[in-house]
Amino acid sequence: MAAKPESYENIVQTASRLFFHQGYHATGLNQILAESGSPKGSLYYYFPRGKEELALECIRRGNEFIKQKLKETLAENDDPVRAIQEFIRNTAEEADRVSFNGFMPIGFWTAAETSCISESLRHACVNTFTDWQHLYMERLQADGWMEEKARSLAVLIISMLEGALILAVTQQSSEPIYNVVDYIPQLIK
Amino acid sequence: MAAKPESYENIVQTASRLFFHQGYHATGLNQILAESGSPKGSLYYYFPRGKEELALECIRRGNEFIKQKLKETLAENDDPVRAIQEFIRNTAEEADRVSFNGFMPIGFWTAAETSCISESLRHACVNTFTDWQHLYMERLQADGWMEEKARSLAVLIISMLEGALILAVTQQSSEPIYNVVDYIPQLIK
DNA sequence: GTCTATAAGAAGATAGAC
DNA sequence: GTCTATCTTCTTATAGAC
Repeated sequence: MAAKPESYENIVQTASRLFFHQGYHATGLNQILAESGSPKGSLYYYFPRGKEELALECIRRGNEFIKQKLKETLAENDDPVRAIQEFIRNTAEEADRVSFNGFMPIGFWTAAETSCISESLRHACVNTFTDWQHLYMERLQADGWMEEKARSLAVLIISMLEGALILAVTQQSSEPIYNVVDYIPQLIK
Repeated sequence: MAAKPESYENIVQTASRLFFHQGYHATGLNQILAESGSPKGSLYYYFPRGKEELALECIRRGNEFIKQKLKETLAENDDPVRAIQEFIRNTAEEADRVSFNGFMPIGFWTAAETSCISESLRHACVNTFTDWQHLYMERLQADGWMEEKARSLAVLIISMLEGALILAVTQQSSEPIYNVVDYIPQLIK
């Protein structure tokens, strides 16, 4: 795959930041173009089918980014409990670092928002959650957990983190995220 | 307080259903008026400050509705574990009943979506979460849990349920919600 | 490939008749 | 109090110059 031009990168990165922060519908193409400094023609040159195609690429990118982070963190630690705690703690630190105001490489509540609008966006979000689930499952199974138990733990961890992110963004405090960290040992044992 | 006219009720109920299902930004006033069968003049007569004022009333109503349900369910059961499980199970059943497609008296991901747009909407959502938290806390403290432990458990339960709702709506399956039910006993002990 | 100008429609909001 | 017609602005999307 050839390297994409700079304007392509600018558009995708700006769009990702805005979509994942404000939501899909709250983000207009004009805002994306204004903040990325790109003209409208470029967007429709790279994404002929418009906003939805751009959002699909943002979801795909966001998913790859998180998968990479999650994979690394889960591999770095011998103890799966500590590994998972580490990932969630990193998420909280990132949220604080950007003051809940930048690209939060985490929240796919875009998922819920777009799921009743577009089937293709919904499907992309389902794939994202499934990918994360498999990473948690692999790590837990490698530590001796049975497949079905690993699956339900993985789903629970993702639920807790996504829900805590909602609370965190709403309350403008990372406390709910750290609260999840505290309960991981009690769940995975 | 005098009883509100029928058109007022129609508007608020239709708006609630659409806001909580599709999201704030994805729901246009025209859609609300078309589906409620009301003219635009009525909306601005009852809500002179427009969409945001209407959304505030919907959040207030939704909060009252959930608080009532939660209070009842928590009071009905001697065992707090079973009481909380019952409430979450009811939520899953309601989601299935409306096929993730009607008024889901639960998800305040509107919270995250609107928090970066309007301070007054964000504040209303914070109040909502705080109210729920206090109901869980009271029930847990009545059963002998210390205040701080009850608080963190309450925040965790809300996080789990909200996150599970995101997964459920995205995957169009209530399984993530029932998954939360399974882990309540392990957490509250 | 890059950029501008503009179209076509929907958004939220308002004025004013009845 | 109820309803309609209209305004402005912003949305996504396109056409076409360079």
